[in-house]
Amino acid sequence: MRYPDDSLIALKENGYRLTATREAVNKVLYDHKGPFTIEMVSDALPGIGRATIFRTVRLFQDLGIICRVNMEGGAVRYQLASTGEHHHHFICTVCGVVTEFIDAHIDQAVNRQAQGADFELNSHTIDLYGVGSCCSKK
Amino acid sequence: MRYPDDSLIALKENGYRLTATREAVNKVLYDHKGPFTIEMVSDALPGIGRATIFRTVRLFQDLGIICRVNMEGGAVRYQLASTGEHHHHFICTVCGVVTEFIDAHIDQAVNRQAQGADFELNSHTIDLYGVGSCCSKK
DNA sequence: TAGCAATTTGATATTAAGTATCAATAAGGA
DNA sequence: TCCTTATTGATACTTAATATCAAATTGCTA
Ligand SMILES: [Zn+2]
Ligand SMILES: [Zn+2]
Ligand SMILES: [Zn+2]
Ligand SMILES: [Zn+2]
Repeated sequence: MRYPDDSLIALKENGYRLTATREAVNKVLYDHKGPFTIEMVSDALPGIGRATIFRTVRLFQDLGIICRVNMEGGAVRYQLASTGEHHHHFICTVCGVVTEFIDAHIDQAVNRQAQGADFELNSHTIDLYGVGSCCSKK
Repeated sequence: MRYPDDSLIALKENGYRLTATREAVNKVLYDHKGPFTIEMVSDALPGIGRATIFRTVRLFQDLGIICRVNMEGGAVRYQLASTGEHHHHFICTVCGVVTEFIDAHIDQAVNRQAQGADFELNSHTIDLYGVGSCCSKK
């Protein structure tokens, strides 16, 4: 998912209707970039009900358009997924920016662990917390 | 952290007071075993205020006695850490049981990723979701 | 072991994330 | 255009968690 239209295409392809509300939310996400909370989207779109924002964000998650990110301490952020691919997160604990990475090597090791433990793996998450180059005081 | 007393020792060692409330919460956790919610602890200890349960659970987390586990979908569970060591989680999405594993190989790869990305890593979490041997219908 | 300062607690209020309900509205295919 | 179905908004509700602050408890020490 790279361009705003990709979201709208994903909606149609999956049998969801293309509504003004969903377009508006999508626009906010692409205009904003970076991590966001439901509050931020809601504030940016005063005409749209909170419940609908939640619904839309969840739908976009299901479509792989955005990821949900658990911050340290339990707060939740969402962010546009740069692609629909499986990936992991660098989470800057200073500014909140989330960067994605892919590591086939780690994924292999994860699968191996699951096999060794007789665990039928369905999904996994890997989150790295620290200070990104965005905020490092070199 | 293996025995109930370990928690009490950890409290003292870190300059926290050993109170009846903390002992009571600790006992509930060790008697119960397995994952728990704040509700469960609160129900088991009607005489203790909710806020104090939260405070105690957070304190025990800080001391490495329990882990917080994010379930798929965002629900939160806590569970006694079998040791104070760094570890990762198998999370059975059927029954909710959380099993720990340690994998130095993965941790190395994680550190390598962080170095390569100029990311000053402070901590990380790895959670595997699926069906454990506890619930596999072989 | 009585006294005291500092920590901890409970009650209460509040914030925040998220879901449930349901009538009214909008989308899109025929 | 019409009609069925999906979507929305308002509202209420649930659950997790934090803030406040006076009252109770702890650990220490004189
Ligand atoms: Zn940053
Ligand atoms: Zn992976
Ligand atoms: Zn299970
Ligand atoms: Zn690790």
